[in-house]
Amino acid sequence: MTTGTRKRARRGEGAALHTEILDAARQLLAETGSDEAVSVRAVAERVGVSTPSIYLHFADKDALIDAVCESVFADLGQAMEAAAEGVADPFDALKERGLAYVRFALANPEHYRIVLMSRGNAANSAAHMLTTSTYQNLVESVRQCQQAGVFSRDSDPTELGTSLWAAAHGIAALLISNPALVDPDHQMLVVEQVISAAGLGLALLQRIPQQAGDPCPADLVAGLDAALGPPQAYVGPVGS
Amino acid sequence: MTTGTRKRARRGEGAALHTEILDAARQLLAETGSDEAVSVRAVAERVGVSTPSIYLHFADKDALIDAVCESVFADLGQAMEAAAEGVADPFDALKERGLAYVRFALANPEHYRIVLMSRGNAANSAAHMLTTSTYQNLVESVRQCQQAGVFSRDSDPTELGTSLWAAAHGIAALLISNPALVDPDHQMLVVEQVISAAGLGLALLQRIPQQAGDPCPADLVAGLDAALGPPQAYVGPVGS
DNA sequence: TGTACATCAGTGAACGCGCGTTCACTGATGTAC
DNA sequence: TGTACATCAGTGAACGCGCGTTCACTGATGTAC
Repeated sequence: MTTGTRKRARRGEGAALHTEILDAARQLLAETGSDEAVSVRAVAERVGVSTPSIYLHFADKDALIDAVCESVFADLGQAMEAAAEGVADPFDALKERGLAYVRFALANPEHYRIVLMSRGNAANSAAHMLTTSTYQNLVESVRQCQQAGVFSRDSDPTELGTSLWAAAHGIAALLISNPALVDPDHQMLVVEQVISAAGLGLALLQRIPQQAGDPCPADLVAGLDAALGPPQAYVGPVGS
Repeated sequence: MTTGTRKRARRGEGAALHTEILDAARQLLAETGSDEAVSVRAVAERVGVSTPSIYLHFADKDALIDAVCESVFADLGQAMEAAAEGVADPFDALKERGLAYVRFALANPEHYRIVLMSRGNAANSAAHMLTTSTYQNLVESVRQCQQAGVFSRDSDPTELGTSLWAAAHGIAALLISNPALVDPDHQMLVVEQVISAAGLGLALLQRIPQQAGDPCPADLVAGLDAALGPPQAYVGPVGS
């Protein structure tokens, strides 16, 4: 059932098919959302080429899936950078990155799922991830917040970055697995709440005295009330 | 290759095999961590029974996997309740629930993975999840924090619960996918930081004036500094 | 108490399926002379 | 300019595999008389 509509590549133009295969795999992934469902056969058919042709361009199925993950992860990083571009305040920039992260995840749920919610692809491995510019940019963003006095300069920026990442990943993953968990109208509000709370919470946590035993939580809350007033239901920032 | 070591159940004792199958599936899942890897054949062999016997107790493979998820999710809920038991302060109790959640996830990574990180099992569906006591207990815990003045009484407790859940799920999922992301010695410290920051962050967020436009983040941080002093690197609560 | 029979937990063998991968091949493209 | 040849992108058919599931069966257990 090969379609045969494709023209054969000229000498040295094999790279074109390489890209087409990658794109087709991404497409298929977006439609099905599972690497199990993206079969070598299906990719070949989508491209309009015979199944064994895939092996001319990728060593095996894993290599293909890994390449897809790599490219999705790079796009995620780009979305984050674009969102932070031109934002002067580093704490704001950090938040924008976080929001862009979740926006990307919700806009590309099936891609996000395979890159960050499934097991055993090379892209999703600590050793590799820590070297990506996507992650390095996040850490750099945290570092700028440390310089600006939001977080302590004595903290490990990668550790803070991981904590913030966890918040973004958590709400993204939860909403992807379970879109009905929150009312669609409130969805971005909840996302924003989670992202903001993670950043503010870490900043606050670093300002609570740790030496003299746990300040009891009731006192802590009383302190917040004294300084800032009683809590109000969150209705989101005016600007969004 | 059926082992045949089992004795046949007496009349009306079919339920025993039902339980044995469930346990074997959980065992297998813990070893492999993927519902794809848990095959009906493998489960049958583990129990010491022929493959078709499984169908005497479960309609099909999905029903079996769903039953496993159900039971894991119930255990998770129990772990959370046990951790919160006897903790007087509701904000503390909420935190203990969160810590227990992540501890359970890290102790049972493969079980956690299939219940909360994979797609398409009945247990992991919003409609069902919202009715579980595991989730209801979390919401109740949030509600008690509202009564105690930690969070506004005007907030939606399920929405706050979801936000807190996101933080716990995020760090759990990240560390399960990627254990090397943080130094093992710091692992629980990071977890605690994320959980605490989520709770504190939401409490703080509700105390920031929202009417008169965004308070600019620099002012916000300056306010924290004025009230509480400059940030210090987090070294964790004394008590843990 | 003994025997014929119904019940039902569990079995062995087979089904069709889609998968990743391999292999010997074809035939258009470019090159050497 | 023409021809023989090397190259290499792409193919068709087949491989073995493990899977979920079905089906006609077996034989121990309990029951009716």
